[in-house]
Amino acid sequence: MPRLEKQFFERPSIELAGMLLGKIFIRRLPDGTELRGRIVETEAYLGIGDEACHAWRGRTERNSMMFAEPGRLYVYFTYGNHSMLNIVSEPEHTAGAVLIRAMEPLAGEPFMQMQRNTTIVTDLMSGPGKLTRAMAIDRSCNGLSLFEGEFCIEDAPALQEKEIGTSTRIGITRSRDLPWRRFIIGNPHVSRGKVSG
DNA sequence: AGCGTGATCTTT
DNA sequence: AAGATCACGCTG
Repeated sequence: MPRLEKQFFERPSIELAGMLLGKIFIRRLPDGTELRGRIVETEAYLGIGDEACHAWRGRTERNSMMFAEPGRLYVYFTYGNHSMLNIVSEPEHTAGAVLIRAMEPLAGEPFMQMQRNTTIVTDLMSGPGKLTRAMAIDRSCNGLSLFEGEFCIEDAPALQEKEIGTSTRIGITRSRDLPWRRFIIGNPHVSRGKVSG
């Protein structure tokens, strides 16, 4: 399947969060190793009206990438340990992104196992901090494009509505009632968190 | 259920 | 300059 291009990402975060499920996130390492993961869990963040979003009060140095053109990576560091991977959505100058919360490993598992120090496949990328560690993604990747270079997202057949679950987002305190999490129902690589509500 | 860990943002 | 917060993961 072909790589997803800019127009795919230039849409509302909430819509993109659902449409990214099932797509294949790919990183090609300098030595040629290909890391592939099927996206199974996402969350939408929006600059306007979403107090959980970094950009809800406007632009800062950290969140500036959320205002950039769609299809770039927004990667930030938090809790002293973890990098978070987001895909920039919405038109340029409109803040928005989709957090990638979990993936199902499809290629490059040996590298991921070393990064994560485990061989349990459902533990390699079943959380937002886990998957960045598995793919060696950190702040140096902030701003990279999905249309050139080492990262891209490959298309995959659209999921059926009934395969997609919805819930409130995990680990936030503000705007916690917005149902902006999406996941593939029953997929064992979805992070441990709530399954509904 | 508790805590490590450090950048970022807000308040003083 | 100091304090609060944090889109988490691991241990127990």
